[in-house]
Amino acid sequence: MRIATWNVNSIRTRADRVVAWLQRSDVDVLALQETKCRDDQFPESRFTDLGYQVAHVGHSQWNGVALLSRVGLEDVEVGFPGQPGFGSPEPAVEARALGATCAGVRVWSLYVPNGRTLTDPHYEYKLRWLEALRTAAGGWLAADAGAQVALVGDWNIAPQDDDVWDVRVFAHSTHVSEPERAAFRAIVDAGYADVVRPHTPGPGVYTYWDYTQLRFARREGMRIDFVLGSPALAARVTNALIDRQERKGKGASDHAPVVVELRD
DNA sequence: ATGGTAGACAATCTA
Repeated sequence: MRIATWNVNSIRTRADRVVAWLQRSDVDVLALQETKCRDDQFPESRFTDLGYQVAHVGHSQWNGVALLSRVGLEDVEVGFPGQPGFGSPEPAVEARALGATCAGVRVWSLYVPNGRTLTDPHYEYKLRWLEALRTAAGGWLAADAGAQVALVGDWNIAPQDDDVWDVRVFAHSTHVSEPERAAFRAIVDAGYADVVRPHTPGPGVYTYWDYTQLRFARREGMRIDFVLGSPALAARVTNALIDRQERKGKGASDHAPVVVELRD
C-alpha cells in the first residue's frame, strides 16, 4: 500500500499533472492540500474515472484539503473531534483537516496554518491549531495504542536547521521558530514518528521550493511536508521518497509529492 | 534592480 501527500497549489490548475502522476506512481491514497477551490468546483470525475473515491473540504480562494483513495474511504470527518473551531471552516481562512479511514489506516490530510509572520495573529493561531491537533492525535493513541494513523500534509514547519537551505535567511521568520518546532516535537512525543526522514536523509533534501528567486534551480528549498505515523503505522513502512521530479518544468506545484510504502 | 512567481478572482490577498 502506498500513501502520498502533495500540496498541489490549485487542484483545477494541476489536475492533468495529478492524474498523470497517479497513473504512473501506483499510489492508493493521496492527500492533497491547497486545492484552492470550493467543493462544487473540485474536478472529482478526473479521479473517480481512475477508481479513486474523493473527499474534499474547500475554500473559495486558498487552502482546502482533499483525500483520494482507491482502497476505501470511510468515516470522513472534517476537523478534530473534541476541538471545535480547529480544522473546520472556522476561522475560514486557515483551518483545514480532513480525516478518513482507508484500508484500516486513519489518514489525515492536514494544512497547518502558515502563520504569516511572528507578530501576526495567525502565528498564535498556528500554535493553537497544532496544540489542538496534538490533543486530538494523542487521544487517539490513548484510546487505542495499536491504531494505524497517518498525519500527512503541509506542516509549514521546518523542524531542523538542515530543513532549510540557509537558516540565517530565516532568522525572525515563521517555519523555523522554536515555538513552532516545539509544537511539532510535541506531536512526535505523543507517538507520531516522521517515517519519511529515515529514508530521505538530509541535508539538502526538501519538499518545497519558492517559485521566486530561482529557488528550485538553486536547490534552495525547505522540508515542510511530512508523514507522521503512529507506532503501528510506522512499523509497516518499508520505504519513502520525495518525488522532486514533479517540481520540474512549467506548470509544477511549488511542493513535491511525498510517498510512503507500507507492507501488507 | 525597493524586486521576484504563481493562483484565485477581478482589486488585492495569500503563500
